[in-house]
Amino acid sequence: MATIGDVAQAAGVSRSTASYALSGKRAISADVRRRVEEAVRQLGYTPNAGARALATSQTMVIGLLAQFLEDEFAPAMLQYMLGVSNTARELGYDILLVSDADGTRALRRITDSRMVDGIVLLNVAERDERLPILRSATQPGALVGLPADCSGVDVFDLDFEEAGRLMVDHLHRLGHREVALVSQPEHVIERGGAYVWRLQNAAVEAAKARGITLHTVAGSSHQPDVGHDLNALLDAHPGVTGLLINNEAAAAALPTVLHERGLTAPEDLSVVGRYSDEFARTFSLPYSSIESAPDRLGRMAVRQLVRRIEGDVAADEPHVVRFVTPELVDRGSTGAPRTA
Amino acid sequence: MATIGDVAQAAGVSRSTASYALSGKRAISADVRRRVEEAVRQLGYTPNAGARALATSQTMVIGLLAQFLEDEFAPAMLQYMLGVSNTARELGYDILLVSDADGTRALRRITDSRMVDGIVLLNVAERDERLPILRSATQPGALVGLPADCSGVDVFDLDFEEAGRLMVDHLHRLGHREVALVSQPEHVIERGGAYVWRLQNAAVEAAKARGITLHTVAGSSHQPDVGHDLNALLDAHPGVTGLLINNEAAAAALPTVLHERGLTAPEDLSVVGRYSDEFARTFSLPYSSIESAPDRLGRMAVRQLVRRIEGDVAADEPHVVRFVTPELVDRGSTGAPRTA
DNA sequence: GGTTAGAGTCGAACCGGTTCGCAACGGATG
DNA sequence: CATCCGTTGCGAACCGGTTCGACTCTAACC
Repeated sequence: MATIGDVAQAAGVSRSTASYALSGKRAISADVRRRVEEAVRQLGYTPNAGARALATSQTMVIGLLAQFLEDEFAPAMLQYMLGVSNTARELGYDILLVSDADGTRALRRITDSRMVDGIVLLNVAERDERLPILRSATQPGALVGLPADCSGVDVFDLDFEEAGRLMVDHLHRLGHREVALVSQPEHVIERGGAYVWRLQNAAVEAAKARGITLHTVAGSSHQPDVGHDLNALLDAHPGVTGLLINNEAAAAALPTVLHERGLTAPEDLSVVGRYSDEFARTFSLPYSSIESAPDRLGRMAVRQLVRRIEGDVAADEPHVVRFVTPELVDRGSTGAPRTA
Repeated sequence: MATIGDVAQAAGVSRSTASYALSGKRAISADVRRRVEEAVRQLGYTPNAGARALATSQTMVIGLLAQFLEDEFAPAMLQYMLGVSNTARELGYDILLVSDADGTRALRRITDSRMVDGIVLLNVAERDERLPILRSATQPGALVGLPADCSGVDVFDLDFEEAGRLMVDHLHRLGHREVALVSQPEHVIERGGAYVWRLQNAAVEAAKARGITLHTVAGSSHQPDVGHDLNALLDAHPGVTGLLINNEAAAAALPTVLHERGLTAPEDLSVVGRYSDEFARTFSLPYSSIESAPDRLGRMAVRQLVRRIEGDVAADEPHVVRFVTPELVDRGSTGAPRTA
């Protein structure tokens, strides 16, 4: 492979001149610049990433830590990853993908060895073990998901409280008085998936304020268990006229369950989910849903991260905690309750 | 951050001695080794990846090129990615994820700049534009998917011909005489997704040899279109007693379609798919299927790639083209045809 | 007792970029 | 004509590792 020395020689200038001609950081005569560029083309020169990283202490790589946990619905994760990856590329960065089960060790490895200029953490838990390590790293970090302690990092998440209220209010306004919320399995909550109870608590509050009955159940994250959970729920509470689904697997399983029970939405049952539009299209889910906007969150996280990396933001500028306002995408699965 | 110079100074030795003490590439007295290791611990030293890459011309990073194409079922891709990522990590490599729409430019960028020691290409097309670039790169490459020209790279894929025969034979043996095969959309084939017609052609041949009727149709890769495709198929060929599904989206849509038509498998219709067990569990698909083994293919590709990177294989050792023998996972969705 | 082998350490060079300080040059200015 | 300044290019140092050759010292061998 050609080095910048080869380019310099071919252009008849020194290495430093060649470097300046390419970076434009000092004035270079038009003639020399042309000769250097010609040499680059001739030799097919591409800078060596390692050497450049060593000299500039910038790798132009962002670390992406994605956890694929046992009881989580993997396809949902993919969309966050793509949002991050595509945005990073637009801004000139590559992605180092870390899917290690042991996220803490992996995080320490890639930050200490300076393989990356910054870190994006996905699927952040209430008390995430990776967070202390990220704070002690010299690279900035951006999170998708809300931890208990947001200090030292930029945080982006859906406003799950508002989502919970929105779901309840929507059905209340249509006249529903007894509804049920299907959440994630206990495991997810115990592990620290705070978003589950953030939505749930807000929904419970809103239901109380509106004076309507809200049953909450944990749904499995896997088929076919989650189908059984849904059936059990409908058996136990025959008075329920509305369903709130904060669980991708449950949403994916619902069409079959309803069909088997001979129910249709919104005639027999109103349904509101919480998942992305992309998800809805992939699985052809006909339910109105709160848009979870994974690509948008990934994009916001990377944008802010790159601002910090490139010093566009003062080092002492406070870190942001930004919530995306949930929006209800109407797919016609809600209506007035069936009059008993 | 501490450098190896700091470590050497703290241990009272030269930089080279510190380096040898850590790498073990030369004999070092037990005393010195202990002092160096102590200094490493004390200072929290981690080698700088860029510097090491520059010195050794090894980055310990593998480039993973995944294409997310418009009319493809994204969740299926995720499993290949995880197979590759996890295996790479086990072997000490990190993954540079490239999801660029423009795979050719991205590939050139990461190989020329020596960011990676090797490349894994997913979703390889019959005439893949990325291949010439990969061949001209100095790093070795491994493919998941079979191109027309396999020279210069190691290739791993499911034996789709055998899969096609297996599906047909299985139903033939049970007594079926009129079956239908649902493939991918035209786009996928035109773009070069060779595996679609590899399976299809073999199925057609096998059907002819067995003297049974085989209808082939292209199914959409998105909901709800693919549901319509399935319904149209069943309407057009009421005599069909068996269904072969080489299309993830179609498989995911089938339970609903069958339910709506009041059909059950295997009583009314025998069904054989082609997807991974993980996929079946995620979507609770109750159909017997040819295991597509994405994690296994990813694993094989990385294993061989690392062997080449590390020179465990002679440079002139011929490249391999290895097919995974398809296996039918029996989920009880096939049986003797309904006697008309 | 001299030679030799091997163990253990160091200094210096190298990987391929970037960047700082300096100097040569030419034109404008007083 | 001397001075000053901006433009343009060069040489050298540096980033943080690895590795080669040479040197010293000790133990073993003939």
